[in-house]
Amino acid sequence: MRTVLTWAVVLAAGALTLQWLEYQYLARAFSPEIYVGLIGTAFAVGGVWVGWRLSARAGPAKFERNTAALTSLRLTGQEVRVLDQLADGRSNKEIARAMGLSPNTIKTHLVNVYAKLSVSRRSQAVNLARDLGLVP
Amino acid sequence: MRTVLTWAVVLAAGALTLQWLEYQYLARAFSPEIYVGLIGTAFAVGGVWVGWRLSARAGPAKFERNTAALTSLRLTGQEVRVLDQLADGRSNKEIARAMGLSPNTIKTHLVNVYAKLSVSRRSQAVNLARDLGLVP
DNA sequence: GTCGAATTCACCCGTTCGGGCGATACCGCA
DNA sequence: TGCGGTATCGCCCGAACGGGTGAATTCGAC
Repeated sequence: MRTVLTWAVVLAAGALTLQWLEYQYLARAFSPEIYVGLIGTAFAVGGVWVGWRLSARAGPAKFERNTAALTSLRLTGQEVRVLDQLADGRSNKEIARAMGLSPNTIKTHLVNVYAKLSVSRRSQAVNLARDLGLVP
Repeated sequence: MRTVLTWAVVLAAGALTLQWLEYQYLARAFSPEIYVGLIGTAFAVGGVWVGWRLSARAGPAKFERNTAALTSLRLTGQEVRVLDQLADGRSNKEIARAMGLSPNTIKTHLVNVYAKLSVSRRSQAVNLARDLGLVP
């Protein structure tokens, strides 16, 4: 929040100088109302842009898979794919259909995932996977 | 992103009308440069604020329970408590012990939660509850 | 006092999940 | 060529879960 205010102040200071310098040239070209409107518009847009960039940077942004944890846990490709579906709350049968495999195979992958994550329930696997950044 | 631009346009439109209306009164009180500077500053700050609020949420962003969704879904106290335990990945039996109730009772609460959330699996309930801000 | 909502618990039944075991097949690397 | 890792699938069994029904209690509101 302090960053926002700082930026706003900086922007405002810039605005003052900028306008003092440019006012002479533009004031005659447009009527004062139009000119002031343009300035307001420009700085409103600029402000929105700055605020948007600021919080976009500060926010959680987009998901980046934690490949380090992935490899250190020795999770294989299929196991990660199954884990993704798991995190979406799908049943073994649904995962099997989605991946074109037998439910038995999904079960096998899941058992391996549980072992590698040291958990015993799918919900725990999902929670841990989220905490480790393995899934969105 | 489109939302940001929309807001910027709305803000700019507001700026035009506002300034046209107020210019008469303020223009004589201040020198034009100062006046324009004030306008620029005001709208830059306003813009930053809007942009900030738009993408919301900065910093650590601590959890705040969405009580609005909670009440609109008509989730009762016990149902919410069960939902919390559910989100932690606990089994019905564990939830029952933690709350000093029978597993049958937990099941009943869960069935009601599922119905109110329109889901059929606990994992889906947890995902939806998280998206709605019902649980951390 | 009656009504409704919330809470508690029970039983039955079918599905899903988890654990364990074994089997086949492919691929890369020693 | 054998060995380890990955992937695929099967079967069995017990635990956990989901769906349905029913019922008792409490408690606030009408």
